[in-house]
Amino acid sequence: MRTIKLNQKYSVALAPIPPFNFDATFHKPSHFPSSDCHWEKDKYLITMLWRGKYLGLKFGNKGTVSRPKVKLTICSQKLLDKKFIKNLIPEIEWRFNLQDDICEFCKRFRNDKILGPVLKKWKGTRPVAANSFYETLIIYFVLQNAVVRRSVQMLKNIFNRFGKKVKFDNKTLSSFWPPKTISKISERTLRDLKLGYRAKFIKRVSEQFVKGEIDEFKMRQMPTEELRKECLKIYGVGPASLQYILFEDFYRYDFIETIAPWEQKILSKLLYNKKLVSIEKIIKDADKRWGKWKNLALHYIWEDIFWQRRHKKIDWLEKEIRL
DNA sequence: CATCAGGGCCCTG
DNA sequence: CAGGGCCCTGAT
Repeated sequence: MRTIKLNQKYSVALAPIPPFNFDATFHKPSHFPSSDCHWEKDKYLITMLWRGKYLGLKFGNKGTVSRPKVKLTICSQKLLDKKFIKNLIPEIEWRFNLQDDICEFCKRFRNDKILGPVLKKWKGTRPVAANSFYETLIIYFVLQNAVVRRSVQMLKNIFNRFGKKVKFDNKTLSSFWPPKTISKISERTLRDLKLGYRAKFIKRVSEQFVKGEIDEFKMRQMPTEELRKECLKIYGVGPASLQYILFEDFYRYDFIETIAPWEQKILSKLLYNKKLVSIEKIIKDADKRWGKWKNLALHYIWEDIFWQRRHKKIDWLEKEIRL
């Protein structure tokens, strides 16, 4: 496969609403690694397919948590016109949740017994919908009923078959494909990529996007309950995927209807130092403590333990992560 | 070696 | 609303 070289560059300074934690916003240590992005301290790269153009985004940290500044470099094959860029920037700001104001959250729980210490480290962190809704759905599908290695394998297989390789900032990364590519592929072919029963989901969803039946821009504006119903209509999306979608793609910080089994075990340990606390209790307690911020609060606690895992071995945690 | 649940979801009855 | 089937893999 030919690598697309993205040699044209356009740079712009972005100003996230403080507080803003660069590294913990762009990089989520709990996520499995994906070849479409790359993170190192103060720097983040990701590929993007926008209006038919293959792009490489490079973000550099040029500020602090309280005075954030981000340098964005958009890399492309050909020179981009003004209109294209003018359209693209707000989309990037949405995807990386730069204009969200979480000041109240960070202030209100400064002295919270559980959140306080975590906020000290990670204040200014937000969830990010780094990929388009279509792309995120693909990721959630490969997460279903699979251990990490298998999810990674499935994603790699589809990237290799349908994605392109793009090179920018001296790195070669994978890029997603337009939905049209897969809508025309037979389910058999997809199954050969070891996608299993998910092949049907991926095909159906690709077709829906091609027909314009799913409009993520409209969905962003919907009240949560309407959005919830809209998501559940999507073939292959049930309660588990919905949970991720509403938080990570649409930033609904108070939405918790379910907790995945392995997450339940980890949260039981972290919040109660117990083996298994019922999902209902975890949700109820989180609601009482953090109210409309409850899911964001859990996100902080969750990612914090995975940051810790990077430099020290946590035996009980290793057992719960199904590699 | 076989059997089975699982970081779900769909479909049927 | 309950339960079977599905791609696979690791646990028993």
